[in-house]
Amino acid sequence: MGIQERKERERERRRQQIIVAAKRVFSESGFNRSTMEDIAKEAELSPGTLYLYFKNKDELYASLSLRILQYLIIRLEHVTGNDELSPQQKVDALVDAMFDVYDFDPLVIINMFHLQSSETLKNLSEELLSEIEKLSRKSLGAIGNIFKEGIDAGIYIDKHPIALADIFWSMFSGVILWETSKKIINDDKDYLKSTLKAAFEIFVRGLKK
Amino acid sequence: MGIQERKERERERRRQQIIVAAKRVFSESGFNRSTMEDIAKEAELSPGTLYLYFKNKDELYASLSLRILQYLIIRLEHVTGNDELSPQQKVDALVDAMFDVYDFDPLVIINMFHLQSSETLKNLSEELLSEIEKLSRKSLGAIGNIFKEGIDAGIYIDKHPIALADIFWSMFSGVILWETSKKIINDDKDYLKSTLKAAFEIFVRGLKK
Amino acid sequence: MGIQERKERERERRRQQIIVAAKRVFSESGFNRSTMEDIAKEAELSPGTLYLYFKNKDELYASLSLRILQYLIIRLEHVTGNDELSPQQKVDALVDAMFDVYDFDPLVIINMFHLQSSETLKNLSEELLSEIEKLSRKSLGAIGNIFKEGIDAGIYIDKHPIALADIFWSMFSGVILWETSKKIINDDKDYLKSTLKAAFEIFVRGLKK
Amino acid sequence: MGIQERKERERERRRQQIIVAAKRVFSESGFNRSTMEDIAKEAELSPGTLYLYFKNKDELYASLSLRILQYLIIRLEHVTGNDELSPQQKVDALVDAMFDVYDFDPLVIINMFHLQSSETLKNLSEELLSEIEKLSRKSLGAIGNIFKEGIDAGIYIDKHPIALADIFWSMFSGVILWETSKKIINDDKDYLKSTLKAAFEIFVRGLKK
DNA sequence: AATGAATGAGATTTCATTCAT
DNA sequence: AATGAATGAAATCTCATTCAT
Repeated sequence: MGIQERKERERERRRQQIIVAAKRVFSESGFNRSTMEDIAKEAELSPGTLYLYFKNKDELYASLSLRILQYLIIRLEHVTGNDELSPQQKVDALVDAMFDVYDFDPLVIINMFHLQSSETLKNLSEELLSEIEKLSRKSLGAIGNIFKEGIDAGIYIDKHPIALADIFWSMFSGVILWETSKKIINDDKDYLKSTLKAAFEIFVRGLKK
Repeated sequence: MGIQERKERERERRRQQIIVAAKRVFSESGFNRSTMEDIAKEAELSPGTLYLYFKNKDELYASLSLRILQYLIIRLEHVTGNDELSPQQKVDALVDAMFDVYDFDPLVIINMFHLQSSETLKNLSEELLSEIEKLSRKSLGAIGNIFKEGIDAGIYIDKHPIALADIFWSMFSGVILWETSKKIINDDKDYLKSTLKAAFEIFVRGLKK
Repeated sequence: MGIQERKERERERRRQQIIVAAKRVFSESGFNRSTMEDIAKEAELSPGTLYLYFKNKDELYASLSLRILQYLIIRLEHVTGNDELSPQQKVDALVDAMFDVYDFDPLVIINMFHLQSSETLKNLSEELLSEIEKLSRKSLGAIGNIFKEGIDAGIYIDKHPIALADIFWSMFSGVILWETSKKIINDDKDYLKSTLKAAFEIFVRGLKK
Repeated sequence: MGIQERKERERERRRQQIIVAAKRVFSESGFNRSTMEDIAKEAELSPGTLYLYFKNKDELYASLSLRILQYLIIRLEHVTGNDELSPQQKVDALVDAMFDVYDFDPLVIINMFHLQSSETLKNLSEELLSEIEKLSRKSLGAIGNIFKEGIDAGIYIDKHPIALADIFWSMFSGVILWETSKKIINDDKDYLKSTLKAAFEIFVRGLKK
């Protein structure tokens, strides 16, 4: 391993350290009430250092979403790549994958929405932006493909797979957001999961011919 | 019309003037990037005047949601109160109502989520807060009742009506949020509506036994 | 009584009504935290009306002091004008007068100091300012005269009477301020009065040859 | 000197720099009319920097008093600790100490009163507050002890030493406030000092049996 | 590379004062 | 004369970002 590479690896480790701290702090306080200083403290670094790894606060925030997307894609590829599964089984596996994503970072969705706010986007580097778009498209594509198999097999209604993927993702994120927003009254993770389960069930029933 | 009443009416007109301006500004820039001064300017008033009608920025923001909820409930009551409709027709009417709500204020959902953030809640008056909760519960109840009729009629699967209402609302808000968040790429209101339509269709199909 | 005079009297009644309200509000909250609106509300008038009777907030505040000074002078003249009292008895009567002043408005002193702040003075009309100065000089003169009688009678040490009056007044105000400032710990009016009594006692003892 | 220590020292220097600037500005304009921006400008710092060293405006203000109290106590301990002085000499030394305190910061007294206002107290940290209380009690105790020696020696009238200390302090602060408040007319520091001297003289005479 | 002190623009909110009615 | 809605200047405080060390 060359010196160059070791340095690069070291740099990546730092970035992750910051991202992990940021995730904790953002989860705790939301975007606006989280300060760069809080995050620096959580990462046991100085505020200035954060800016050596992320152009600004928005870009740091966006990186969280990127991380989720990467995780999501890995999980999805695991499903799409498994040729032994029937179309139906793939959809089931997809639902399981979504649960995993939720467990990986329950705030994923809120992150993703914040990310999309037009003001935020302005602050992102072209590079990060296109990376996010690429992964976003890729994951929706993967989800779409899963549905497509069912459509092609004649067991699902004939809708545009990407539109179905959009709806599927919307439902997933809608349930999480809505149930989370009610958390003041009911901070019950299991209730959220059971709602999520019921929602997926209805969705899948609705897909069937 | 007494002098008292005329004043009250005048005051209400002012409140609406501010709410309309706030809606425009918040829609444009989101909560955090909208300043009270922006809103004042939009309403052609001075910043100080806003505070004669709303205790603070959070309360002004929350009032937007209240307005939507009031509209939503009126539309829902119109549906539930119509005895001539079959359970199926009521669900169709419910879907229509949701479209109207969306047309009334496409940002309704984002408002409702911001509203729930615990930091925001702290700044609201007890009165406004309980009003919102009341209306919120009432509208979910009304939606639930519509589903209940279908369940009782034996045409829908047997799930708890309020849970169904939660999912229905989640899907509605999820689609709007997701499609809106993509608006940078595709600011096509019709596409959103068609997605919404497809989502409702799948949901309703999924409900059926 | 002519119409002119009746009007004048009516006007004066209003002024007093406002002053009384202002006294209550200022006492409650201090100068800075008292708003003109609070005072208007207390006086059951509108904010605008206050400005028909007082040029500005500072001038309203200053009028409180003027009222105290007027009361003080009446009480002092009562003492100096009583030829039946011995010099010693006059000093005793002076002390009694100060207690009365304190009872009339315990915040007198704080008022008087606020009054003197140079920034406040700038906002006062020439007229009000000279009136206050006149009364202030007059009352210190009266106090000085009481001491002078004792000095002339050979029972008090030979200091400039006005200087003694200054010290006497300083002590009076100092005790009130200091004990009031400790009120958070000990809000005991009787304790304040007993301290005031002890202070006067020492002062008078110190005067004696 | 370690790096830690050097930093600590640097930080303390900054604090003092701010305190000195604040003292100047507050002296000039009083608490309310002094803005944090004025103070920052005087200290040749930015407003934000002030908040790195003081939690808020009230706490900055209170720190001025703390500084005076510290100085006062040092001076008082110098007196009480000097066993070679007779009770009378100690009282004389006490008077000298008060002059020094006055020279150290003529606005000491105004500070101390503002400090006690209940609204101000709310904004102070528990820590600062208890420090001030401690020092305040300590200094009044020390003054009381000086008087106690005279009482025990049988040369002073038999009053509670702390009550005497209260009166002594009240007189001291009363004279300063009163004379300062007249400064618009007569900004003569020597006159103030001579009044202070005369006041102390009378007080001490009044103490004697 | 890392630090962290310092910056300073900017946001919310208050309130003395005005003025059309 | 009285009103009170509206004004808008001003003040405190926060925090993303920079830069000298």
